[in-house]
Amino acid sequence: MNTKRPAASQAQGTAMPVRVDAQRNAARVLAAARRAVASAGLDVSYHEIAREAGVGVGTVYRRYPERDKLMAAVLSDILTELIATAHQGLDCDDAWEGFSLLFTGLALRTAQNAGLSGSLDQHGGPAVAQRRHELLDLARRVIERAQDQGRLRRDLAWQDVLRLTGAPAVQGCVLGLEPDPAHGHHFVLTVLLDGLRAG
Amino acid sequence: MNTKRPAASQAQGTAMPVRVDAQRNAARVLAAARRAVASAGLDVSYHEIAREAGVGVGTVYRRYPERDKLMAAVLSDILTELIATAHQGLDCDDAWEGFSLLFTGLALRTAQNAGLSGSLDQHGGPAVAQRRHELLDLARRVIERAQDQGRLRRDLAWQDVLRLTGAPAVQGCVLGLEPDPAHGHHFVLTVLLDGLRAG
DNA sequence: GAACAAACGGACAGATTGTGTCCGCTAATG
DNA sequence: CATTAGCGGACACAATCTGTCCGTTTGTTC
Repeated sequence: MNTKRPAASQAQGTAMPVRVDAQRNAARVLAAARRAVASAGLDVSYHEIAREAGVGVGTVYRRYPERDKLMAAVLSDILTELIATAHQGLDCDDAWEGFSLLFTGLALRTAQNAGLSGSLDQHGGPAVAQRRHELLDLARRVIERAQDQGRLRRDLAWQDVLRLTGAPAVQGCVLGLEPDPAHGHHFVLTVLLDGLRAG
Repeated sequence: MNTKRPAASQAQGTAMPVRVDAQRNAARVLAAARRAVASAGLDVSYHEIAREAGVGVGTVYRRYPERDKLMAAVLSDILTELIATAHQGLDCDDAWEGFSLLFTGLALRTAQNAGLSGSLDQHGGPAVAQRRHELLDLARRVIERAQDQGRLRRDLAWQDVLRLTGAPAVQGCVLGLEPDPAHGHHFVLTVLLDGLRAG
């Protein structure tokens, strides 16, 4: 593996640093890709990402010649946030509060990234898989702790509890009532948490 | 407005009946469209529908020269089922049981037709809008009856309760746990209903 | 079973959308 | 100021969808 720096300048020993505009654009592209993927799924076109980032297509292709790499970066980015949330949940003294935090965090982020639905396990390669595993492990601990302390109903496996975090992400039902995410997610969460609480 | 029968044979007075193969294909196309829309949304291509129906594209275009008409037929078909479910719910003696029936029915059908998410209110024209209104009215009555009898929590508007029916439709969460609809819908429903029950 | 036309299938042309490359230009760096 | 990494976006190619047309099949009638 090698960095993206061209070999030429290194061979010269010039050690020319990465140009600042290049760094800025790299950041823009990644951020844009996150936004684009969140709303349109993993199939967004490179043009769409470029437009979102305010750069030319060429720039996106230069930075990420392979689609997989870009998506892996996006997924990794999302996972980082999710893992942080899980840690917060585990650090809570109160088991229910911790679980509630985790659940809410996962649910809201799932909703934000509704576009990618369940594609996290298929893409991104081993690095992403590893982090995903880490997250799952943290979540399992938060859930089982709450169950052990009798705060969370025990008749659901931790995987099933996690699956529930997808529920608030749904935009609408067949009936076509307008979504209203701000208010929407909140009451779905309320009902779900009430349904999950033990006793 | 005219039927699709060609004017010629009517003018002759021959009263040639619609050919049986035509009737059969019409049914196939509609059924295929329902399946296709359910899984791929209202944007399915005519080719896709034709393949699903096992007929040529020409047949689909001949039957439904305008996309809107086809989609209206599909939506109308779905609504018919939903309305029947709502009536069942209203006919139940027990208010909670009736509500539970309605909620489950709506949720499962929403899940089956996940592809069309919230597009029912935008498409289909006035006829569909009318039936949708009818359905909403029935649902409201079922919900309010359950609330009046103190079986369903009162802190949610009936629209919000209906919005919740979309929740089990979610395929997965960001974590990418495999969907498993058969088992999946069931426990989401369980938790939701427990969260909705009063007391 | 012969004759007629309704209905069919699918090839095909045109439009739209996405992919990936190339090259003239811009501007960061030293 | 000279050098060149990096940029933008036009462009060629590919894939997909739309809608039509016409030779062939098949239901219906006599």
